[in-house]
Amino acid sequence: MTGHGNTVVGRPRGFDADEALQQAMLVFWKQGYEGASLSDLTSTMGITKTSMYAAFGNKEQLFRKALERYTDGPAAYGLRAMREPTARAVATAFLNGTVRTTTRPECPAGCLGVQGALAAGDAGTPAHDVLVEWRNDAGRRLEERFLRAVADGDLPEGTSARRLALYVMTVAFGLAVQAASGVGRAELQEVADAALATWPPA
Amino acid sequence: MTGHGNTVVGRPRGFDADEALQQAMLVFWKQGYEGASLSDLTSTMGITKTSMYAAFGNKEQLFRKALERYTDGPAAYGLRAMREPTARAVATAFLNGTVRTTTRPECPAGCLGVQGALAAGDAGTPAHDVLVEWRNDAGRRLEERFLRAVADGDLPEGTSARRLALYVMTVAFGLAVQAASGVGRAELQEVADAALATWPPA
DNA sequence: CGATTTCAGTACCGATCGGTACTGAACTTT
DNA sequence: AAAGTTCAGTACCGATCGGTACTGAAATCG
Repeated sequence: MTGHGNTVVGRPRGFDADEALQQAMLVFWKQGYEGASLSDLTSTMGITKTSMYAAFGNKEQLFRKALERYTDGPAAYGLRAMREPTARAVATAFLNGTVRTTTRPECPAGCLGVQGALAAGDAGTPAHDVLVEWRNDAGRRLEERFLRAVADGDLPEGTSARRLALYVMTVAFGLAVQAASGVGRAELQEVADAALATWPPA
Repeated sequence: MTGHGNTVVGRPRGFDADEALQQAMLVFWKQGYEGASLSDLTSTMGITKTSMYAAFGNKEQLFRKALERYTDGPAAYGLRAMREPTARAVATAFLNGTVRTTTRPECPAGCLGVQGALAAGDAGTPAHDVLVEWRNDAGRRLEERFLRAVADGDLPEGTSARRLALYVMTVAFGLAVQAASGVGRAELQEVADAALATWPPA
């Protein structure tokens, strides 16, 4: 593919692959996997179909790369939240981050990990499965964090880390759907606050 | 179209339109609007493309009809919940209904109103807009019910019916996403219970 | 410079998309 | 039975789908 180390032979790429990927992420975010045609993608990325295939492989791999970029970019609040000192702070940071990312004026409303391929036909099945795994992964990480919180005495003994993680993830996904329905940031923040008014919830 | 009153002239329809619509609903539910091709739909409905167009108009109108059927069928728990005597009972019935409908073994996991067209390209925009309105309508009805509960003294004076409705709808949408991710009914019911452990939440 | 390598773009691939004209059979009415 | 009407199916429409072969230019190397 690209050369070995710094010595690259042949004509160098004429576009910024990172910037192109960013644009592709935004298109998938807004239109979903099946709703984003190659024409939509490449015209927004500012490159031709040929260049896209050379740089990213195919549509499905482009989606995977775009999801990685989403995870490291707009959704980075997720991993950051895990490093909060208490379980309550983790949940608060997670939901606050969800509210802000799903309602950024310069980005599509909602969450790519939710609306990218929540339901799909045959052509979208790979993307659908990738996102199911993505969402469940996030829940698993949250569960592990809460498990540690129980061990630390931060959460009451006997607390189900799994149930607590499911609860927080459920609220987060719900916030994402509401954002996609046009509900504004301020109101969603109130919902997030309400969801954490009592902690742990049960 | 069809005849006037009981006297129908010409050859009668050779298939059960209601049953065909039911099948179409299931396909849209599972695959989403854009992910459901006419081939997918008509082959499952057991009729030809011609019959589908004659009976339902086009794909978009078929989707609207399927959504109506969904509202009156699997999602009928929504209107039923509004008739519960107290706000808490309303919220409980609504979330319990959501859990059961999104995890019915004989139906696709999740909620048609959420995953039917959460994100869409140009072709899916009409369906997307219909579902946004569908979701916001449900929230509005819940808000009106809570407003009445405040007037009845069932909810504390000064309670924001709007915020409370947003909260319940958010949890419901989140449950639908979790169901679409494969989370089982029992665990989702625990989440629903946790979300209502303190009422009103804030 | 010349050779080599990779670029980006055009043109095209078969398949499928949503939707429709047309046909002949099936059915109801008179 | 004859006339009238609507059925369901075939075959097809232009457009677009995701993906690829091929071309000529551009950049880096010896």
